[in-house]
Amino acid sequence: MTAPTKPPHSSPADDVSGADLHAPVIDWFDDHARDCPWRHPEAGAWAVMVSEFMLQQTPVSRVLPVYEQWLARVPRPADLAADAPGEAVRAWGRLGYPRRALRLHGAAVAITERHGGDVVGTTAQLLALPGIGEYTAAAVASFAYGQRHAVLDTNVRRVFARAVTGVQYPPNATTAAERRLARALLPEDEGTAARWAAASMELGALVCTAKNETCVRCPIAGQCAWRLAGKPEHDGPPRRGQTYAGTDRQVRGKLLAVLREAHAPVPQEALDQVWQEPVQPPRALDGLVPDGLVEPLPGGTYRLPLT
DNA sequence: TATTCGTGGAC
DNA sequence: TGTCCAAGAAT
Repeated sequence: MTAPTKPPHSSPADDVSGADLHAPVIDWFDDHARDCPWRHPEAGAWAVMVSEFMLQQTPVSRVLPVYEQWLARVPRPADLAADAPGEAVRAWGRLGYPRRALRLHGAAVAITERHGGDVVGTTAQLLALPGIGEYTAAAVASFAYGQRHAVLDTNVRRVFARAVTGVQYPPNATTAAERRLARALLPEDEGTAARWAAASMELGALVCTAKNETCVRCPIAGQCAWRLAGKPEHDGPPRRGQTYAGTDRQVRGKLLAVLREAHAPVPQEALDQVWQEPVQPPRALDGLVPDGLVEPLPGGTYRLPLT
């Protein structure tokens, strides 16, 4: 008797159905999901898209107030497209990563010019928009249009790493094996798949967190490979953290904070005051211009971009 | 593939 | 108190 030949690229995903995970996770979601406005029935595709841009690398609690003001100000893509990009940066406030505001503005322009103001509904169309990558395209298609996609964000990747693969953390970058696993775990039914995507993400955000996970509240703790293995700690290369204090990145933030508050061009001498050390402000300012976040004017003044 | 890009809350 | 982390994308 010969053992069956393993196909190339075989992985744990090939042996996983996920059928035992769907119902408990979705039932848990029905009882414990946070009440986020972008999940309400009246939230359309534009609202979902706005929320996904804002939620990139940003916690829900900080997104909520900006999200509400944003949709009140620009309830349709065409409303944002009609604004100057600098107005989007100003309305972005202190959410962080302000290039997301420029990209969302660019996406609204493209939607308005190329698609008649209607948010596109296929992942290929979504991927063609600025600021939309693999995750956000799948998320908008799934959450706004109920389509069946593997939605692989940091939460889902961690849940799968633990529950299925049996390790504490997923790899630093998303791997082909993770994509295969996510597709293998996807429920066949379209509506169930969309529900599963949101539910598994929420589980990672609320229970199966990066630190201080609360397995006692987990609906699949009894099937979790990592927990059943005694929750071994992550081994391998350290997951490198981010340094921020004292970097040009921090200076960029301070410069933009001044420009967001100003409603007239600001002289460079004033901008240099945001930082004690003399070299970093001009350098950071020079970096903001090619990024399209700051517009230089004749005479050495600066403002948020009008074009 | 590894870096860069903000901000603030939790511990 | 400093470290870690949060629904990634672009290059």
